[in-house]
Formats: sequence, C-alpha cells, structure tokens
Amino acid sequence: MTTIADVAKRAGVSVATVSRTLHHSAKVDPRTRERVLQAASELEYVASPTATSLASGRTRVIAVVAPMMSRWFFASILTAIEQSLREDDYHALLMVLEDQPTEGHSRLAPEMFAKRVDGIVWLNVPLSSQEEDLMRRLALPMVCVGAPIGETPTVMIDDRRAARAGVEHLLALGHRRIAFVGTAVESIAHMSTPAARGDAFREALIEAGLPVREDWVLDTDWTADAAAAMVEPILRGPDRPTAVLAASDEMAIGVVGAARRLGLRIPEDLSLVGIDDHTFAAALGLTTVRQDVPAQGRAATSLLLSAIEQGADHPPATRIELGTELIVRDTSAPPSS
Amino acid sequence: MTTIADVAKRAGVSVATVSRTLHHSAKVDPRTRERVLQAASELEYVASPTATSLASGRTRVIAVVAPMMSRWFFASILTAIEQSLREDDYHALLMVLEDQPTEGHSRLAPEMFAKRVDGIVWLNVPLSSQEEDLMRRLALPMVCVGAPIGETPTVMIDDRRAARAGVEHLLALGHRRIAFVGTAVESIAHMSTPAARGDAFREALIEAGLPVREDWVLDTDWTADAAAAMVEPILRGPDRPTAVLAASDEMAIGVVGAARRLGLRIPEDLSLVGIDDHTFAAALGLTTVRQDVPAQGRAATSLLLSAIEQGADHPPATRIELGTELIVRDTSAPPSS
DNA sequence: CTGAAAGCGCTTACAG
DNA sequence: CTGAAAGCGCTTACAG
Repeated sequence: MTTIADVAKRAGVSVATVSRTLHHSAKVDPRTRERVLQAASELEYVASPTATSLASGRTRVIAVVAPMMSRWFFASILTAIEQSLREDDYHALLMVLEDQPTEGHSRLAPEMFAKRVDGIVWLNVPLSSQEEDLMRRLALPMVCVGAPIGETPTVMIDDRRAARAGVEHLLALGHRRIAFVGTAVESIAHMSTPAARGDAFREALIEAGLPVREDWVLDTDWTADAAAAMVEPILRGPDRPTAVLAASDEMAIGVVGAARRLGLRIPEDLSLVGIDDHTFAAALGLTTVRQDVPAQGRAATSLLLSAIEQGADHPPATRIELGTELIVRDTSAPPSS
Repeated sequence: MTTIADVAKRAGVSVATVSRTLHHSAKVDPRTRERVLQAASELEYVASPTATSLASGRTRVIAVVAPMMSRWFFASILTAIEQSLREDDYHALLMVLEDQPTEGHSRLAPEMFAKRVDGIVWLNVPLSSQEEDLMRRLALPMVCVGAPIGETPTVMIDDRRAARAGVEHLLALGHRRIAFVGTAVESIAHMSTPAARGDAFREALIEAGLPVREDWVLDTDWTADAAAAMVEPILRGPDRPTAVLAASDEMAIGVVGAARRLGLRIPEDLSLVGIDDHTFAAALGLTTVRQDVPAQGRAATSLLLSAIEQGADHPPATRIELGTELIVRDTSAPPSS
C-alpha cells in the first residue's frame, strides 16, 4: 500500500509538502507541486480516508437512515441523496430501520453514529422518545426528510396541500362519495404524513359541504396489499364510493387490484387518484399528485452539508417545503350518473 | 469527546488494558475488567471507528454498488444486505452508478474504494473493460449479485430456469402465440440477465415445436414505461399474441397498462406472467416466477464476509444459485378459443 | 515556500 | 495479567 511517505520520498520533499499540495494548494512552489503530483500519479497514490479522518476530525461520511427501501419514495430519495453527496465528496452510510419503534428499547446505538459520520439524513423514521433522546445527545448535524422530528431542520412537501389537490380534483369532477385510503395503522401511528393527508381530506369534504364518513377513511400500513384488503369491503355493494383518494400511488395500485377483483372498471365505475407520481403511474395511467423526490434529496443534502461546513453557529433554515402538482391521467373521470 | 485514555484514567489502568477488555477479552482479570466496563459505561465511551481502523487495518465497511435503486430488485436486496451486514457489525457504504458504462471513461475512481472498504458487493452493474481493470487492480474481496463479472464469486438465480418456468406455464395452459418482453436494449446490453431469460424463452418455444417470432421478442430497458410502449403495437389487431411473458414484474405491470389502454382484458384476452414476485404482484393478482431476494442478499454478505475474515487464501465458492418458484395467480388462463 | 514534530485515538507485539 | 511504547497514515501549527 503506498503511503504519503512513499510519495514524499519519490518527490524528494517532506510529507507535509505532499499533504499541502494535495489539499489546500496552500502556497506550494509550482515546481515542487509538479514533482509531487507526478510522484503521486506514478505511484497511483490514494490517501487513506481513515488516517485523514483521524487527523482532521472529519469523516466526510453521512448516515442516511431509512425505515425501508421497498417503498418508492425511500428508494428514490436515497438515490438522489447518495448522488448529491458523492458530488460533494461525501459518502453515504446506509441504515435501514425496519422495526417499529417501541418504548423501552432502542433500535439505535451511539456506536452507529458517534465518531463515524459527520451528519445524518433522517428519512421519515419515527422515533420512540428514548431514541429521540439518544439522537439529541449525539448532537450531530441532522436534517429530516418527509416529516420533522422536534426542531430538526426538515425538507418536505406540504402534505395537506397535496391531499387537498387530490380531493379537490375529484370534487371538481362531480364526485360526492369519496373514500380515503391511507390514515395510519397503529404500527406507523407516529408518522405525521398519514394524519396530515387524512386531515386535509376531511377538511376538503367539509368545506365542500359534504359529510365525512369515517368508515370510508381507511387506516393502512401504506402497502398496496393492505390498501387492497381494506378497500375491498367498502367497494362491494351498491352503497359504495364513486371515487377513492389514496395517500400514495402504491396504495392506489392496491385499489386497482381490488377493483379488478370486484369487476369494477376504472374510471367508469370508480375514479382513483394517488399521491407521488410513482414510476408506474404513467404506465398505469394513474391520476396523481406529483412530488419531486430528487429535488427533496438535493435540498436535504445541501442543507446538511452547509450546516456541517459552516459549523453549528449558523442556524440553518428550519423547514423547506417543496410544491406538488396534480397530474391528470386516465383513472379519474366524472361519476357515472 | 471521551477517548480510551479517559476510560483508562477513570478505571486506573492503561489504555492497553481498556482496549483488551473491550475486545479480545484476552486474559483480563475479572475485577479489572469490571472496573473498565464500569468506567466505559459511566463515560458513555464509544471507540473511534476511525482510530480503530487505522490501527487495525480493517474498516468494517463494505461498499454496495448498485445501478439504480428505483427497481424493486435492487431496493430489496440492498435492504437485505444492509441488515445482514449490520448484524455482523459491518456497515454499508452505498454507491449508485446510474450512468451507463462507456469505453473511454470510468465512472469509478480508486478513491471510492481503496483503503475505505474491506470488500464490495456488486449488484448487477455492467462494467466497461477499463472499469473492470480498475476493480481488478484494487484487489478487494468482492461478490457479485445477479450476474457474474469475470471470475468473481456470484450469487444469483438461474435466469434460464426462471424464464422457462414462465413459458412452460403458458404452454401448459395451451398458449401457442406467446410474446416475450425483456431482452436488452442497447444501453443495458452488457447485462447478462436479459439475454439469459430471452434465450430460455426461445428455447422453450423451439422445444415445444413452435416458431419463434423475433418481432414478438421485445427489447426494452426494463422499465414499466418502456415495456408498455414496446408491447402496445404487437397487441393491436387480430394477429396478436394470446400471452406475454415479461422478464420482470415491473415490465409486466407495463403490459397491464398497455392492455388496459387497448381494452384487452386479462386474462380473458391476454395471459400475462412476470418474474420476481414484486411487492405489487399479489395486489395485482399477477402470476409470476418468484425469486427470494433477501436470501440472495444474505448469501452474498456471508460469502463476502467469510472471504474477508479468512483471508484470500481460502477460495470462496464461485457461484451460488438460488431456486425460483412459479406462483400462479389471476393473470394467466387458457387462451380463449 | 518547506520541514520537523506533535498529535489524532486506537491496537498490538514485547517485556515483565 | 498488565503497562510502556511503537506504529497505523495522515494534518497542522510552529519555526525557519
């Protein structure tokens, strides 16, 4: 393994000079510089990140904490975050926390983060109160995506507006019997997104002078399977909604499946609107409320990196909200009279 | 930041003793041990991974290289890999290489891996020849998943058998006019999976005494959108296939979309079989050939970690092939006469 | 502009 | 069983 000393020897300079020319470009004689660069490239020298970290106190590694990867949102944003980190010469250390948070024991340990990463991107993973304590004691720069934790700076969409855009589209088409799939089941009740979207749904109905049938506001764990299972019963029989707003496109796909099994045609018998603009949305012709996930990823990393590089004194923006956009495709239409 | 010296002082021992009791448990007097543990816990001591790495020469970090996260297979396997690494006290450094490989310039740089990770899990990312060179010179323990690179140990399914299972199911149902979606478009031509599945498709038809219509073997980039776009033309008009085998469930979902637009009912007018058992497959009632992705992830990490821990002398298994299983749901049925 | 040296926080022979 | 010391490969004041 070639080290900085090898380069120094070959270039006939001290290791300090090698270090300087390879970094700060601080005042190095052009000819010395040339020799060092030459030697480094001949030896195919790569500095040890580990030694650099120990000496500098910076790891240039960011932890990205996600609750799962199997959901489109998380996979997409992880991609965006990893790429924008790498552009800035940082690396992404991934941690997937699939278990649910429970009071009384922590899925988190200080060793996962302490002295290992310079900062954390937190992707909508709900925390128990003791886990929140632990994270606070770590005192690492952190940014949340999707939902805030305490006072932590957060990048997110306006969940209420997104949901309202969906309902209002259905109302405008003339629907009066609308169901909502996607308030939270017990296990994910800590997450704010389901509640925000559900509340907005109810509000929009009330403002339109319509009753809110709570039996048409369906709790799920936000998977396609669960959405299908929950929605099927209320889609049976004549007293059924003419439209469904799903809080995510993945759940909307579950509704597509349920409708198919029941022989309901979309949009003739049932209108359907999702939220996300999932990769499959276009192929399936799904009307949806689009969110720009890569933009959220980029915003999160730039927020975090500037907090890291400027030190904790510059208080970073506390909240960045990105817009959403209704995309009308084939799954929404006026109710058949 | 509390260091090993702080712990040593508080416990009244040397740092060497602290190090020993915290690791090898090698011969430490029980009472000394107790004092050290006590001191460490009182101080909430966490060893610096960076210093440990520098001193030990091991980082306990594994690079996971993926071509994209937006595909179900990659998101699923990444989850499995990250979790099994963490169980063994390793960490996953993620790198997403979305660009296509091109001769003449490398997306890879030695700094991404050298002295930074102890090994690499390579997820079906095609390499240009110079990139392959670079990886070889790095001489890091490596394992491939999904498709092999040169002689690198690989965990994968038998792609030919998986595809055959799909075709043979359709043949058994009585189909004679079967199309295949999922040979490779130019940009992913380096990947072996599309070719293997396509070849197996052709073989199965030939063995059944059927002609292979090459205009029904469709190149795509393996997205739902592309599959939909490619399949639509051949689904139009009376001279159309009665069944489609898609090389992935994601492409099968694209076919569902295309069929919907054309007013074709599944399975009455068109049978459809995918490969994967994607999260959405059950909700959509998709008949598919299931692969166990978490098992592949676990196999890959255990292969890699044992190569790392036993040193390069023990040549690891060169290939692990996991089985697949046909799952019949609602999208496949005998052709309507 | 450059070098000698201390220091980052560990691990690991080497003595005892 | 335990300690003193060297060493891992860098960075960064401090002199010059």
